[in-house]
Amino acid sequence: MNLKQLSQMLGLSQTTVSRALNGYPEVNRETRERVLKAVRETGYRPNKAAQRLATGKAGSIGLVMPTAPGHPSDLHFGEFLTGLGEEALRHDFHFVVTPADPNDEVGALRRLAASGNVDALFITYMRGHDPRLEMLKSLSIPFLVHGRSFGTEPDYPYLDIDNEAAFYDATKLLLQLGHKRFALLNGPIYLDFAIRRKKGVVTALAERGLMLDEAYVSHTAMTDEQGLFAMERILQLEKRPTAILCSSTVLALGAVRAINQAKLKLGEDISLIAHDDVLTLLKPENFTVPLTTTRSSLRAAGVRVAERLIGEIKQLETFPEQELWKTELIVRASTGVAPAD
Amino acid sequence: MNLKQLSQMLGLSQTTVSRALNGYPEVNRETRERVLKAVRETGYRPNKAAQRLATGKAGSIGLVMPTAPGHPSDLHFGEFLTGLGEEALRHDFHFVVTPADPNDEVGALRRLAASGNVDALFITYMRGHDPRLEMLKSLSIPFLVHGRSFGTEPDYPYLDIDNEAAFYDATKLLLQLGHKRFALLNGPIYLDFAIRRKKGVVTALAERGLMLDEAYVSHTAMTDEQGLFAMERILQLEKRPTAILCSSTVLALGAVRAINQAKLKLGEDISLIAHDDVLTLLKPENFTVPLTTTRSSLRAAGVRVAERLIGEIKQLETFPEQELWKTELIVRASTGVAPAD
DNA sequence: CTCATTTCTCAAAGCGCTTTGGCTACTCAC
DNA sequence: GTGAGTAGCCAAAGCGCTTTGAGAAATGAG
Repeated sequence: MNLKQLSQMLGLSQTTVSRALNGYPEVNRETRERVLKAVRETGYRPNKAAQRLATGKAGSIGLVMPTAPGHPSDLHFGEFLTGLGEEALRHDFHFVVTPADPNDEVGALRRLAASGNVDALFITYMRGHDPRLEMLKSLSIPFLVHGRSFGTEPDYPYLDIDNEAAFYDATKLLLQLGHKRFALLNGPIYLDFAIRRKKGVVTALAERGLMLDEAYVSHTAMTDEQGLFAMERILQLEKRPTAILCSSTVLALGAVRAINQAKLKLGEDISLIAHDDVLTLLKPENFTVPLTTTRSSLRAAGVRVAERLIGEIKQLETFPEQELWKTELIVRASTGVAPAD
Repeated sequence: MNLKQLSQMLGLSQTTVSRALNGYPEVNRETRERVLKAVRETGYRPNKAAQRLATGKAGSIGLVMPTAPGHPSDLHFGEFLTGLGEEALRHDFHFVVTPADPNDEVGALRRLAASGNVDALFITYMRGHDPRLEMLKSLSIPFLVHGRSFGTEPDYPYLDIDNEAAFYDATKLLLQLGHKRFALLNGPIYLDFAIRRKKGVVTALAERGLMLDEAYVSHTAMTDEQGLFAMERILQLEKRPTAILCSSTVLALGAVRAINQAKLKLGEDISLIAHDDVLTLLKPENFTVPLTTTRSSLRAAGVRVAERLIGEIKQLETFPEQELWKTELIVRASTGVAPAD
């Protein structure tokens, strides 16, 4: 069933039916009702591809899902997507998800944009000096960045959390508790948030004349296994750290396991603060020793990203170009006074 | 940059350029190379909406993501999606994801199908007597079901795991170890897999003249919190069960926490078998007491679903209509001989 | 009664692609 | 030298929708 058939059925022109459907004023009330009734009865739905072609609007936002054989599924991605979906649902939008090898995100993005399938793009997993920004700016399609790109002029619309401040504050707290030897379990060093978090730690330590020894830093994928390995390695170093900063509760999950296996008491022998994305599955308060965390909901960020993007497409409102969310520092039992040396 | 401009630039007709691009034989080798070169230089990409309109093919598969404010993000969904993506990547396919309230999946599906945006549909989170099947069958678009629908004639293409056999076998193992009092932490009872798993347990017990007491069964969302609550409740029942079956390692995560809090020893005081979807984050071998599981990779299922769907769209091959995967039963430390009464 | 205005409707163009059917020029066999 | 066959190209139709520009009918003002 298409417009032509429907309009023939009704003895109207395609124009009139189309207008009736899209709420234009110049259609007789009676006619409109007749059309709507027919639509209900026939179950007619306009073909989106044709609509897209005619209007240039698609009602969809595009995003790239990093994936590859062997590439672990990412909890954070799912959480964020749920937030996006929640908001998109309210506006009858959908997503076009292009899977892409993590090393070819620029290409994937270009394909997506040129396909004419999406009204807006959104990117995440930002890197330092991210090459995607240049490309996006050259396109004429609205976009929004989740995160930022260290080393690039911040002249693009973004939504980010203040990673540096979060880890600065966390480090500060540990310093106040008397800790001197720090370790950092971080994400891949090429990712923006990892760079900034490390910076936060380094800055806070520097204020006390301390240095972050690279041997006590790990940069790994954000999985619990990597957290376990990294922590095991660090615990075997000559001078064991007493304070651990962790870029995700997922990493912390592994780290805590290593700590337990080493028969150390969390919050006594060793303190730990993790960043909490408020993942459904991994609540810091549910750890055997509840974790002190810096918190910011990834899902809420998803909702907000969708809100801004959709708002822009529909040209409903203008949003602040750039948002930097503060994180909360929530103290639980995994942090305690530094043990005597 | 569109076809028209490109062809003018080259001094060729749109027909020829289109043919060159799509690998038709009736184009001079030299001409084709000239076209490809121009494409590379200009960055031209065909507009997908137009392609879709002209060919009826979109290079995309549609799926519905259940979501709503407050609806927890689902680890299983992400894992499956990763698998889908992995395969889609190989074929330059993308997904169109429609978020939908879990109670309006039929509507969401209809919208998706009628939109003309997708070549195939795929549904999951199957329910008993699932109303979506009727609708899908009435559509003229290929579809594939992940799971099955209990109570509906299985005359539709599906990929499922043998849930009943999995839980039958698991129960059998526990019976052999001498267990008599069973509990089941299951997913929502309206979901197909929950129905079948329960059936497996009931059948195995019946063979020994045992009954599954409803007080010892819980049907909840698949989150660790629900697992915790359910297990807490069950552990307070007068006659404590000695054997627990768990529909997911996510539920098991909570259940194990409850067991620990009750100071019971897993594998000694109480045995537990969980179903393992091979989630990246939640490896049964990483539990303090490694879990005995029935195993089947959700991600592998995603790969297979994509493979079948894409194969069908491209009409490359025909696949068996229906696949039922066996699960593996992997014994670890969480199962032991039943304690003396 | 006439002319201007408003209300409702329509035919047709256009979005960017694929595909049908046809055309030209060339090759080859007889 | 003729006819068949093939290689390479093109013009135009069509996919299903929106939107422009215009026309017919009804209404109102003078």
